[in-house]
Amino acid sequence: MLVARDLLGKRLVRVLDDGTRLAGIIVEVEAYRGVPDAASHAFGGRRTPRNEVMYGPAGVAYVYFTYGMHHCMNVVCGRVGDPLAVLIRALEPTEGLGKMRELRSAGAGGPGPGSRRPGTGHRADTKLCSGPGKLCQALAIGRSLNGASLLGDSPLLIESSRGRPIVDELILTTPRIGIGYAGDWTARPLRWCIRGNPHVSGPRAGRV
DNA sequence: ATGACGATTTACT
DNA sequence: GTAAATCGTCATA
Repeated sequence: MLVARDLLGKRLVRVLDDGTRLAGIIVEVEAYRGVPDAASHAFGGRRTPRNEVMYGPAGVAYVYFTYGMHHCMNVVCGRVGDPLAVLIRALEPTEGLGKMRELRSAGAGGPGPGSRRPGTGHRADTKLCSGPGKLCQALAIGRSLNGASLLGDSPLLIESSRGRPIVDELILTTPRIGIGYAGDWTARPLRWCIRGNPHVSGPRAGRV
């Protein structure tokens, strides 16, 4: 929770094998509160090969594949045995935009219908990383990074922001997206985004 | 072995 | 607004 809030404004950096740096400011996150949270992959203490890293030490990535075509990335943040995580839902891209566009328009492993059609490569920069699946595609984040450390010298890491701190007035809190099955937990305000930031996911992009 | 279902994105009506 | 794309994962048997 506190971790989720504090992640806003920090920088997510991806260093590709060839040394290319891709990065963006985190502008939207969601907290998944583990065992009691009906929306969490670890609800009720469920522990499987997929979510195993959630039970490990904090500071690593939990990357999973869903809907047969998208990856999502979380920051594991609980103590060992407590499967807490924060889903990164959107970035404001700052470095490597060209490469991101290339990755996002790549056909292989690409998005849904229409992607096979030629000539649909152009996308607005505000849509480059404006969703959990989109940012993983733009930063080439796949299951090979599941369990990878996000600290220090790593192909995927989080840096403290050198810019202005994100004050509370800039933060919008809402229910989480895409978890209508979670009963009482569906409506809980566990999503944080930077108010009005155009890179936030959804048609209204952080405006309310 | 099998079947149901996504912490989504996109295109189309 | 609705629907399609697409497959790994998990529960059930």
